[in-house]
Amino acid sequence: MDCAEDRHALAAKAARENMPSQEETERLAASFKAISETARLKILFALRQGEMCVYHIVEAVGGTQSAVSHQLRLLKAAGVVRSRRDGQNIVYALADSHVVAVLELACAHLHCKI
Amino acid sequence: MDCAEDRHALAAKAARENMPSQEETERLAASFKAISETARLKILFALRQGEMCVYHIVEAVGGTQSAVSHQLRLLKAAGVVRSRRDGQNIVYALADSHVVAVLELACAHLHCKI
DNA sequence: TCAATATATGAATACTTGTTCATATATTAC
DNA sequence: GTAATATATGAACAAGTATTCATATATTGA
Repeated sequence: MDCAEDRHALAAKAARENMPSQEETERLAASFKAISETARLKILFALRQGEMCVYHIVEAVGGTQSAVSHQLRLLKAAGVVRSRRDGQNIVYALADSHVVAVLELACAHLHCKI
Repeated sequence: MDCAEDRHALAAKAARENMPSQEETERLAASFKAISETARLKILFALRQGEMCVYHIVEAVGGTQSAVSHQLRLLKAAGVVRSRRDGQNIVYALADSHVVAVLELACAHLHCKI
């Protein structure tokens, strides 16, 4: 296995030198993993309409309360959504504007309208 | 399970009405899944330095030729990278500027520098 | 304090995905 | 053509993840 292109060799060297730390790479991977399942993406699309409690999220995306609750836990652990208690309910919202921006960029990439 | 907030009910209704199609949601999920593993993220960071053949990608990110090749296949299937043959080598590059933009947004979200 | 209700969680199972090993394909040089 | 080389791929196994079911926790209203 070999390749004579000096440009590639230089790029590979630069890549090794500028590679993000293992820890940063893992956090990044975890964030993308959190939003890489259709069930969780649907929750994010739902929350784009505004904050909602679990009951209404279930109404919006379908599925069981337990499944949605597990999905919300993963999204929250990844820092993609945040939550606050309001009486008996827990209200969820997108964590920040980066989340929507990433979704919209990805949609642009796929030429799909959302 | 219930909730009296009219705002949530309206948001849920809007969410159901504006939910992207199943097919679009699945393509989006597949794209994020492709970039949600540290090994594949490293390949993307490497290719940010410029296009490279498989040999140099292996040099840049480590791992076996077979593993990297499988990872490249997934990235390509997801439309994240593109490839062209150059003699005996196959040269890979990031598919378009959206890819880097998504990476940079996600890094901003995590407050990490790349 | 007690009952009712909204949400969360642990454990088990089923499913998905990654890696490895062996081998196949495609290109070049002879 | 044949040998050598770069890359790709199929199958098998290992590792990780999602969903379900049963149950726990936390809040409210009586």
